[in-house]
Amino acid sequence: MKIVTWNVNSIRTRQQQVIEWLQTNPVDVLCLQETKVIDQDFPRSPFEELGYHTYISGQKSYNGVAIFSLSPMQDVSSGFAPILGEDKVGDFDIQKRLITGVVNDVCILNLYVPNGASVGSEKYDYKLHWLKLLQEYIKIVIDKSPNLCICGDFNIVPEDRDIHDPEGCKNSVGLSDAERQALQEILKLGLVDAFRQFTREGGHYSWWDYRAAGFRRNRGWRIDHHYLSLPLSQKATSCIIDKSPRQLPKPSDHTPVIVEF
DNA sequence: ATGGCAAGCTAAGCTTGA
Repeated sequence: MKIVTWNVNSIRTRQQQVIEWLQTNPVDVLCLQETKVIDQDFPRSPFEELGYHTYISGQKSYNGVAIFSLSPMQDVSSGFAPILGEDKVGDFDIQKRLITGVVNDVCILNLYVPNGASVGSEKYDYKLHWLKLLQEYIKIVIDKSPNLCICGDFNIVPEDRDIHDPEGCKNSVGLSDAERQALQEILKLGLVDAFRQFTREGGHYSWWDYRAAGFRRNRGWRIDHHYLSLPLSQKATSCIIDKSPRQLPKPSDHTPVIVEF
């Protein structure tokens, strides 16, 4: 089974690239982030014609997540509230950043973690609060779902080897101690970075800035991840980053990451 | 040190992204 995470930076702009990628990579599940479209305008039919069931949670202009699955999914829901309750979640489900469902006995959680703007900003505080809610959410679902795959755009560089210039970027959002600590608190619940099961060295990234020829100079960040529960991590056979879509004209700034088990 | 590119919204320039 192959599960892919890909921040497409607008599904309507990237529709043809995603179709062509799926035609050459007929994966079981594709998790998308930054779809940037309300549900009624989401281009579902081209993907349904490829055989995928589509599950979407979008909003106008910003954010938005979707899961495409060859087999129908069960227990699909979006946002924190179905697990944590409205009172605890408050306004944190207004931004569409979480969708989940179960297929082949695997629970898939597709995330678009807030960017955080800059360290110390209001959006940064929002990101840390969002990560706290995520931790509480996962604490509940991991007990019910032995086979859990949490994937998406985390907007966090886990370690210095996951970025081209850790010193030069050390004050950037995505690298702060609080963000990395929040991620580690989540992983302590019993999750493994699938990519690092197979690849130890640095120099592997999933996002490159559009500006300053980031991709050509390989000035990248590894911020798109699959985190697997222990039973699932033991079944994993590979986790690779496919850089080829990033080389196309008018690409997303992120590229797909594929885990197989 | 700063901004650089791209997308959406909406009709020129702002907001967001990481």
